[in-house]
Amino acid sequence: MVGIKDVAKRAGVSIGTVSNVVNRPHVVAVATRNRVLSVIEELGYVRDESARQLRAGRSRIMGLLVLDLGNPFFVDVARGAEQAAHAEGLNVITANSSQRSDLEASYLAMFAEQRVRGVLLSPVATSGEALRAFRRSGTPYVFVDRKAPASEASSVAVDDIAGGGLAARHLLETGHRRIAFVNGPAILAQCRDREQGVRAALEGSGAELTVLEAIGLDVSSGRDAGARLLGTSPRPTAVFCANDLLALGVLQAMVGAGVRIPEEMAIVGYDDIEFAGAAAVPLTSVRQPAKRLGRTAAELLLAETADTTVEHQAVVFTPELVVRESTRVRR
Amino acid sequence: MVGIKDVAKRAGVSIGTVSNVVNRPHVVAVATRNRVLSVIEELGYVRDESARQLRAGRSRIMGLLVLDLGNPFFVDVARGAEQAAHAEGLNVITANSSQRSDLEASYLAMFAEQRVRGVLLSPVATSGEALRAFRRSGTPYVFVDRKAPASEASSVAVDDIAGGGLAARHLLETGHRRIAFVNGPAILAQCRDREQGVRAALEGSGAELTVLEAIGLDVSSGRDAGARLLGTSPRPTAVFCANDLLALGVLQAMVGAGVRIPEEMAIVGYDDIEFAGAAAVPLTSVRQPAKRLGRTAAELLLAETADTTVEHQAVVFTPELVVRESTRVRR
DNA sequence: GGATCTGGCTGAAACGTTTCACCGCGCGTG
DNA sequence: CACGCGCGGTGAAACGTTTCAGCCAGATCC
Repeated sequence: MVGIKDVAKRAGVSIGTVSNVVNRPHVVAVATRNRVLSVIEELGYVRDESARQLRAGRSRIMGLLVLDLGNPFFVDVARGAEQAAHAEGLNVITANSSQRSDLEASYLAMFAEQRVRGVLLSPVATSGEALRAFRRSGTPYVFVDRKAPASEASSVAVDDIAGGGLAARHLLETGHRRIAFVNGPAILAQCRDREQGVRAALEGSGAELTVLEAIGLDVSSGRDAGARLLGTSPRPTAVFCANDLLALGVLQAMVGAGVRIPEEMAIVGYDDIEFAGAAAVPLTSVRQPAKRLGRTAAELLLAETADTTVEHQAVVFTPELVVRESTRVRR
Repeated sequence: MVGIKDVAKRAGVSIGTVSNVVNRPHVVAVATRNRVLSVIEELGYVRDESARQLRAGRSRIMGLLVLDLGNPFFVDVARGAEQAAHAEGLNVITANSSQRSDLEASYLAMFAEQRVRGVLLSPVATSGEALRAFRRSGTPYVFVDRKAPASEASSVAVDDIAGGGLAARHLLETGHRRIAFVNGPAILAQCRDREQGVRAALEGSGAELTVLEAIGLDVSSGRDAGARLLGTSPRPTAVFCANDLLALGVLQAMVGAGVRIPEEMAIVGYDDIEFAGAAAVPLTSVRQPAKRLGRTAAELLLAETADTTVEHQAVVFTPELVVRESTRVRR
């Protein structure tokens, strides 16, 4: 593999000069510069980032660890983060924990060992061995889609309690009194908060709440939950799901069983992913500003790594209800 | 930042011994080992991968560059690749070119500078400056979802010509004679091949083909194309889309305009993403073995990096038609 | 014409690992 | 008892950069 030394030798200059050509072209005479550049081209020299980084002590990479890349919500978060990072000349590398603590630990360790500039993190749980070890490594990080005390780190989140309330109140207002909530794994704070919001909104309304916990937060878990829901009696007249993937799964189960939506069963999802509007019955959903979440988190991280005296912030966005056919009252 | 030296000093051993504790624990006496391990824990030492890599000359990371992470097809490809990589103790970092050549170039340069073990690549175009520069860097790579001559590199792809033919023949068989094809950007080989497959299948059938090129390969481009389709006269009775995202967009446009699917307009998509079956009208689609694609590509890459004498291979999978409501003939 | 400045370049140190030749020591063996 | 051997450990070189003090030659100034 060709290194800076080979270039220097062939161009008849010192390695310091080659380094200057690459990093501070203006300090080297134009003739020399061109000669070196043509040798670089000729030899196909690519500088070794690990050596560069070893010397510099910092990398030009930002890590992003998300819960589930199969959820378009996180893809939008990633897009936002990339946008902000590119504006500062950093690259983003995305890792997908698939909600598995072992993968999460493995990727966090990788980020720490790579000495990335910082990490955007949507963790499975805020406690736990992996995260504690990561904290000790001193790598800067910002939570995404997860609240955190400002004493620990910055965070960018959406108010999930409010979001749960939004959905529940909408169902109350459209006349439902037997409501199901299909939640994801309780280990996720997002899920707990959404449930809390639902409970608070239903408190004293006289409505009856059934909570089902799905195995995962994906379409197939939603199908399972939908099947279970079909078996309950008396059957609820409306179901709110902790995210749109679950809701799409529930919807599929209902349509498959010939249940009419929304007449026999109203459905509300969460995230308002692009597919929600294209569903069998377009889904009412709680919209989160995903791209903005990613962008803001990346900006916060960049600000903190540029100036360590910056104080941690907890940014909370407000979700918004998007009403579509799946809960529309028909006459 | 705490380094191996600090650990060595505190534990009263040489740095060589600390390195052995970390990398070859069995060669150091158990008492010493435990002492060193507890110091590592106490100081929160994390080894610096860039130094390690500089010394070793190779990294433990595999790069994956996909055309569009917003397409669940590529998320599945990523899952397959990660599975194979993890089995060999490698981590995968995913980058998303969003079909933009500039981002593609930037990420390829990043991978080369990082000296990753190898790259899985679904390029915007197989010619072009970025790719040429990348080739010169000598980083091993394998094409994913793209055929390539074995003389250049290994590749894992699905037969897109066959896939296009599958869809077109299905439409012919269900009685359609005015067929539209909504294609993506012609710069993508996948798009060109699918169109070619369609044309070949329709050749001599007497069916009339209208081709529309969408701006992108996403849902909103599909909505645009759908709107254009509604304006054509005589209106086709069936439309085949170059991928499911486009098809979902077209479907939305049709449903919005009150066009009945499949009676007034049959729709076929491509990829068979999970959302296809959950759509307003479940979509007929051409299924590709996405996860297998990723896994196979990663395995090929690993084999080549382990033993450079291995010859390049071009693996081609065969797509499969999944028929659903959107083309089902109703009586 | 000597002092000072400046542009362009060089050479070497430093970054944090891994690896490898080597060393001292206690033990079994002939 | 001398010898060889294996165990546990050390010290230094090497990886490919960046950076910085310093050097040289020519221009500028008084």
